[in-house]
Amino acid sequence: MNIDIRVAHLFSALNDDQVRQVMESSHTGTFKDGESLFETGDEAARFFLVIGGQIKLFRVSANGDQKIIDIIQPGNTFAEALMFMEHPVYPVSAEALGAARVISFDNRRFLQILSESNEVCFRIMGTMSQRLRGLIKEIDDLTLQSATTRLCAFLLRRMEEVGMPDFTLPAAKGVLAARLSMKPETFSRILQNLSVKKVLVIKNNKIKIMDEDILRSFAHLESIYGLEPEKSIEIKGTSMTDYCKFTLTPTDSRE
Amino acid sequence: MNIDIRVAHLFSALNDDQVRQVMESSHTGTFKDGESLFETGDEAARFFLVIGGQIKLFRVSANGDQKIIDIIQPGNTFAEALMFMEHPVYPVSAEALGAARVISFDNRRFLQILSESNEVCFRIMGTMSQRLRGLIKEIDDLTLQSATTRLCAFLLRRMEEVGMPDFTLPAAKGVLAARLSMKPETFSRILQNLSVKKVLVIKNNKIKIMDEDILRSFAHLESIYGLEPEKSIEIKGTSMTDYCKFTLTPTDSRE
DNA sequence: GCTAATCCTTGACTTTCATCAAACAGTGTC
DNA sequence: GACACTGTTTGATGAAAGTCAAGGATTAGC
Repeated sequence: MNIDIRVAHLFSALNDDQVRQVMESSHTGTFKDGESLFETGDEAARFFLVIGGQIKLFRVSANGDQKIIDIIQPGNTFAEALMFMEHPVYPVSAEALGAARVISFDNRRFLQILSESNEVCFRIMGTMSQRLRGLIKEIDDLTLQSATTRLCAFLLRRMEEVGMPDFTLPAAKGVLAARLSMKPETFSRILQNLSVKKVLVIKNNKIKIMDEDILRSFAHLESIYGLEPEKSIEIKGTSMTDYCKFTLTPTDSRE
Repeated sequence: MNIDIRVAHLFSALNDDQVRQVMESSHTGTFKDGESLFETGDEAARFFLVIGGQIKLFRVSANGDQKIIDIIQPGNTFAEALMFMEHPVYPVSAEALGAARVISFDNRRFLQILSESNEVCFRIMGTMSQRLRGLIKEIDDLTLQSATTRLCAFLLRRMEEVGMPDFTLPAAKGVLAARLSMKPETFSRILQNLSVKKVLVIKNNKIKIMDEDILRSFAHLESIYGLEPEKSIEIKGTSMTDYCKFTLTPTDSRE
């Protein structure tokens, strides 16, 4: 199997010779579901490119809970930012989500190439910049939002990615719950509630969005992206130990 | 006032000539308390170096709450990661915390210098890498931890920074509360509680840590840094509507 | 096809934290 | 020193989400 690593943004500026150099230090590996690539605190001498399956990046708390920081899809690199630290140590753990295939690269070798090619440096900085932005958004989601909000935003994002209101959840519900920083029970209850409200239909892990508008108002996507902060949705809180028990007045709230 | 911008890590690799070039596009500004440098969504054509006071980076939620992402201290740059994006837009808002003095720089000019100097590129990548790590840790703090845990971890970090158990809070309590993603009331109550437990003594915004060990066990710092995850602290939960109402058994929990 | 194992759902209950409201400093101004 | 102003504390209450426990549903293994 000959994969051109230039599919990854990070490598896209490399010439044939450089690709060959990088590949010399590379190592391709296959991982079974749940198998670990590295753990938080391990020395980070290599970085990775996912070429098949998914890799889950996560941290574990004192009480054993795990928070999924990111799920890396094929074609994407991860842990490449570490090579610029003096004592590179992985800040997260990584394991395969289902069977996965990754290529790993030696930091030092790549740094050498970097020192010759300015363009590649710029690519890296671009990638890192995006990742920074992603993390900031993540912090946003985590703090400024409720569990319902987070889940709705997630569903919308997913729908937009797929391009249709009908899609399969990209991972097991428990995994998604951890990704969205909530317990599986909470995840389940919120989905249930959205279902009761006829906002969507669930069947196993297939979702069909029925009322995108309401979903969108639950998600407050505008505010997440810092756009139209003046458009706030009126929510009549009538909660009663039950999640998501509010009636959204679907009038356009700007008069 | 002649400040050598090379105090900032980002500029440290520049030679005299490059410094002069960068300074040509620079602009020094003074900001009053609460004055805004830019807002979320603004076009990001410049980045900044704080030379006096503090700059608060934050995001605002739909309901008007603000979450402080970072507080930038003198000698540090911020928003420099954005210059590598095609449509740079600030992902956060920035305003002065107290009177502050900053120098701003033109992205394009700096990119030009970058394209000539590989060393500077490496510095930038190092800075960004650290920032990424910081944000991951932040996400950690936010999700895997309770408000009490966060505050205790914060106090410990502060104590280690200062090097003594006696210190002044680095900002108003309300600001710190936002930094730690909690309401001022919650912040106050937790401090109160720690005080009742004789873990610390508060006087205005001066703090004196009395029992570092207990504080440390509240903070679970080991797990935050991914070290010694096996050392879990036994906490007998006896909560009753009251925060932090648990009796910590101060026996070394590894037998 | 049956069993085991895993994952998901549901219900009752608890905990944590936010909210609202009011009292209480501390600080600066006139 | 009286005044307002802002920031902090305190109390009462409510809502959101976690916990525990048990029951269903799916999938995998044989």
